[in-house]
Amino acid sequence: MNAMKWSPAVTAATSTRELAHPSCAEIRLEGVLHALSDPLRLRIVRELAVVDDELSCSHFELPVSKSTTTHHFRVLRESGVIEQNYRGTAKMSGLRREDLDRLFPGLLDSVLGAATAQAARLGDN
Amino acid sequence: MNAMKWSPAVTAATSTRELAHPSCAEIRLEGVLHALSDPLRLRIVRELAVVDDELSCSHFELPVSKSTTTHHFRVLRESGVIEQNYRGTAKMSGLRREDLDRLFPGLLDSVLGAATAQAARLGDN
DNA sequence: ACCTTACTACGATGGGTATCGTACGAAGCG
DNA sequence: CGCTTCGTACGATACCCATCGTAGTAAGGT
Repeated sequence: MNAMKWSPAVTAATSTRELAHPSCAEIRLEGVLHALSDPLRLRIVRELAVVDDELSCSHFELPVSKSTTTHHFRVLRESGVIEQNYRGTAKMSGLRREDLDRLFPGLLDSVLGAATAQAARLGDN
Repeated sequence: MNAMKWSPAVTAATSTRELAHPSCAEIRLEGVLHALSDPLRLRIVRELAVVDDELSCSHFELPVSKSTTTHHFRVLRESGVIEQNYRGTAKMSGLRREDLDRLFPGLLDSVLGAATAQAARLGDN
């Protein structure tokens, strides 16, 4: 879907920095569950949930390289879990709470609750 | 333990057919989400939920080979989602509802509800 | 203009996993 | 005792995916 080579000509500059998001109709439960099944991504989602606001990618201190971080954010965005947009040099990410709650009522909250419960059970970490 | 060419001798028979299950303390949220993120496995779990009983593996008519079916049931069992035991030649599978509800309250129900909602949204299939 | 910060794209790599076919083992039935 | 049904184990294959490093683009500050 983004394999285009993008013509080196004009390039309106602003249009380049648009990010593709799935519409609500395109969001699949299996994709959401898969996105949330990675420890790093679940951690990102939990942080986004507690601040209940958009955060820049660089706010997260993840034990992986920057390119890997980019990869995880893309998985979250393409599965419909988060929404991303550029603000200056920063790329802000926020949960698609309303969309998810409408599509899958209670799912996000129970996953977040389960993650918190498990973190407590395992001594946070 | 059984890589041998098969010694035709004693072979206690009953001890062979025990299945390993994770204890509650060993069940990980990420593992559960991963197990549920596969369409086939989600379908199995949904069927187990509606009948609210144990079902034999062969009851499911899945569009994959028998060995693949075995694989998916094993993933579900090793992640802690289902419980399995032999009954005669059949292998019965049932949801570990109580364990999951205790570990992750509301999670299973919201996933099942989300799956049902999505099935309705996509025209069942 | 330059430099810094922030993020991306690409290619590579290693491990995971979904799939299959074949061959075999265990229970039950005739 | 055969035969059937049900499921497993194993090896192979092909694809997915998490990870990295390098090189590059975009926006903003000085």
